Amino acid sequence: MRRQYPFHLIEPKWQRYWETEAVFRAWNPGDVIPANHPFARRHGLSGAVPADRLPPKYYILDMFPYPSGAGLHVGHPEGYTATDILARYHRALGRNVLHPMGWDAFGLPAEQYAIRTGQHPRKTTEANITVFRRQIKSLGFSYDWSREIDTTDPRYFKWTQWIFLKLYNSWFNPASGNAEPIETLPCPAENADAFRDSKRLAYVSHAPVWWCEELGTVLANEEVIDGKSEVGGFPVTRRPMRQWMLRITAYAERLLAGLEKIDWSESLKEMQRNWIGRSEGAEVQFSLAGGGQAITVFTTRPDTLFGATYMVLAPEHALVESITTPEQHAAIVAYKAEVSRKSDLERTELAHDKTGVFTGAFAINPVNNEKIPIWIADYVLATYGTGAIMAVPGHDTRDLEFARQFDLPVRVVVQAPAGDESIGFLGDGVSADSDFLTGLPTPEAKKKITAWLEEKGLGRKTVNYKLRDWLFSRQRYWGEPFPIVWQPGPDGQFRHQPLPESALPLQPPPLTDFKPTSTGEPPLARAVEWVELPGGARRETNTMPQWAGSCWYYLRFTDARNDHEFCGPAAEKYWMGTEPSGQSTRPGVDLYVGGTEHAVLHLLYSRFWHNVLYDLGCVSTPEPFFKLINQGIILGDDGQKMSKARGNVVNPDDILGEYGADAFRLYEMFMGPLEMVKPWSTKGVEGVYRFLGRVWRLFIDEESETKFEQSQAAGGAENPAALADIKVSAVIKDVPATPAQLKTLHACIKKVTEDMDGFRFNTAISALMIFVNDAIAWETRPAGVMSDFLKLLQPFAPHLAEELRAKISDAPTLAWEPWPRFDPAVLAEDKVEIPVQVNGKLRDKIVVAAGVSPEEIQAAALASEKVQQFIGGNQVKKIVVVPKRLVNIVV
RNA sequence: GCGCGAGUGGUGGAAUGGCAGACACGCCAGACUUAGGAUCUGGUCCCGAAAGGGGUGGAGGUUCAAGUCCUCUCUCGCGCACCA
Repeated sequence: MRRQYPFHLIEPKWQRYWETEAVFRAWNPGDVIPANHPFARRHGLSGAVPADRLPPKYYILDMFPYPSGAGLHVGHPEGYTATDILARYHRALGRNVLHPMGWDAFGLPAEQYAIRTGQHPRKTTEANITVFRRQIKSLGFSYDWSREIDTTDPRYFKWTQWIFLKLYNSWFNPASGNAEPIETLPCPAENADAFRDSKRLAYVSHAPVWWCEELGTVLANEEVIDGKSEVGGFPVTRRPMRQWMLRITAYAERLLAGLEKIDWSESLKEMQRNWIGRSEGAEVQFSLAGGGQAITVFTTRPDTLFGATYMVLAPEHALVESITTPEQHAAIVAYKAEVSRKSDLERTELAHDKTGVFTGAFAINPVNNEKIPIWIADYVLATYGTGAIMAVPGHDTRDLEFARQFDLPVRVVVQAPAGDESIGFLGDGVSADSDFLTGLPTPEAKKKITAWLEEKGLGRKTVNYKLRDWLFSRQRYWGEPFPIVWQPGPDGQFRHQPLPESALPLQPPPLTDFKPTSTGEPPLARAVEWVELPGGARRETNTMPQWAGSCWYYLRFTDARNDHEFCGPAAEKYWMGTEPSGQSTRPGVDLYVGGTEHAVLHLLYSRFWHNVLYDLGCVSTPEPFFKLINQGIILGDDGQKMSKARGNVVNPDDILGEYGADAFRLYEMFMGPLEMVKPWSTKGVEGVYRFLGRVWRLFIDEESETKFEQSQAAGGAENPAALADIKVSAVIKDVPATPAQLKTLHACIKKVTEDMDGFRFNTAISALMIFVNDAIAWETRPAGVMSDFLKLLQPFAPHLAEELRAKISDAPTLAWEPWPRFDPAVLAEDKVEIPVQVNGKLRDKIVVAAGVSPEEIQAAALASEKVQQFIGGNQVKKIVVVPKRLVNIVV
């Protein structure tokens, strides 16, 4: 296809200019700002400027990518374009904009590639970053590249390790509800060390964890989906291992409460709430019929206690062994073996048929002293609540299924509202057959029974969470090593000890074989010289998970080159705190854009770390991300998810080569609302590309362009300098605009500005198109109007806007020029057209002077012949006049 | 099963409760052209020659007025899912 305009010369030209002039550099308080920087000229500031004299900040952040070997995907630039448009818009509004980019580069694919090829992950990672950087730069985003970060850079992960030490050296004080330095923890005289270790926010656990054989590592709960690894979809099994955990459960309440203060979509907040999974209920103790240790259950429906007809323990429950009777012993052992053989996947897939075995033991229901049988069944999870339940088959679907399977008694103890079937009724009703609860509505019954249990010492009100502590270690090479050594004690036991801050960064050892060892130890164990320290101490050989680096990268961006601190307090306060000028009420990152895939992983982990850092006085706000938008994914042109197998993957490089970056950016925004899932259409790219061609022709003298093209074709090699030979069209003149032209311009300013504030980029672009469709018919195009149009176009199609602006003006760059202001007076119409309806149906349109009274509008409407025709002989019952809007005549 | 979100032309999508279909794709016709996969002009929800009528997944309701608000229902997408 014939090129609409020489984007292939224009785009690299401006990208080079922006880069060499550091046009998009964001200035920290105290930075020395050169007087010739466009920021300095715009704001009349230069030299070292303190925070209170800098303009209001705007921190707009993308979720930084994992630089995979596949290169950039069309999904990446969707969010990046949206943030870039807003970054440019806010610069034009006069804000100091922080808009950074970096690489979340620790990760499994690089390591697996290394295992297959022997290529060091550092090398593949660097190669991938190079590709990503080139691709992202070719889109003309206004990032401040001086703040580029890479999570695998020792200058970066030094501080990831430093934050780990902060966690390690802290405990959560339930009294204050805050993390505090471990020194403040009151310890018993004996076993003080062990006590402290049991309270740290980073601690060692020996519990069963998800192990993925195929990946050769353990995974966090959040990384396991339907019994398979989130990465690769490999089966996982449960196995007890020594692992590092982070005490995120201590923050469950704070993480829930914090959601109320931030501007995220309701669905995203809901996902986090579901993951945290708070439920209020009661713990109830059931004593054993034959004596022995009582069994505690958790229930959200203590009001149904009279309906408990049996009890179920998880097969893994600690008491199973001791309560099982000799007769049942063999069956129990067999069942436990069967359950442990099943992967989690099988357990969920076979969820329909309930299985279980009677232990032979009985418990006493504390409210009525009934003997109820104790079973074990895998529908009760060891990891939730107390791992034991009281079964109320009358009012719980699962218990009912189980009771029917094994012919256990079912008792109705909640009367459903009239009409509903009572057996299996799950909602709130009125207690029945429940002694002192009978007749009480469910909420009251809950209160009464809980109080009764507390009084008798048989139970208490509790809150349970689905959220588990965060499994924080991985058996990988390509991750941050833990700044921990294991020291042998006098008893021969090894004890963990933190490295001093001065020992950071702790670099991973050089290796050539990245597989786990034959004994199942992590790959780092292969580096014997690195692991074994003088005096018999050994380094921790696990590494941190990929999430570690992304938990705090937004903080590093505020002060990315600081060698002394993870980020300087002044920078952190300026960019993340409430502004000193008081002009922003948005704590943290003003706007964060990224995909939903991180809804419960990165976004929950980050909030957790940030809360801890806040408690420890390292950051000035408790929540990191004030506003968050999830961009919708882009499907293939067949409406299916893009995948290599379907062959519907669109490569951004191809689109860029054929239509240019501006067209690509514009198309991604024109497709539809940012949050929506939408299919790709290369035809659609052609549409916006044609639009950019029309913009070009709005400004350019055709004859000079034809000559330019001929010389380019003749000259063989294409010469960017020749762009100067393209002349401005003669119809662009330095003349005052007509009222109609001003109206077109201001309608465009109004719409684009409003849409920017509402993140409606698709309709903003259509407003730009409307301007162009109109302006193309103008015989004279006033330079001032055309220049303002370019300022509106600049955030969307910056290269073309800069090039055209440079042709009609001497100003060096558009990037820092003030956003055009909309003047309502210009748009004021002296006449308005008003639709007239009869009985809600459009019948005519009348034109009246603006500002006339409703009575006059009504008279004009009734004067219409067409309207009279539809009224006919009927009596007019009512006339609704909405000034400037519409008239409705009811007959 | 539970929780979110969405259903509007052939397509992507527009519409503070106030003219449904902006803008664009596609298609049709025309102009300019040696040519057109360039550009420009006009047309394009459905039925109807027109007048007019119908129309935002479906059924009700509120209102002078409903794509928009309420109730029920269907379909699709996403998330969670034996969480007691």
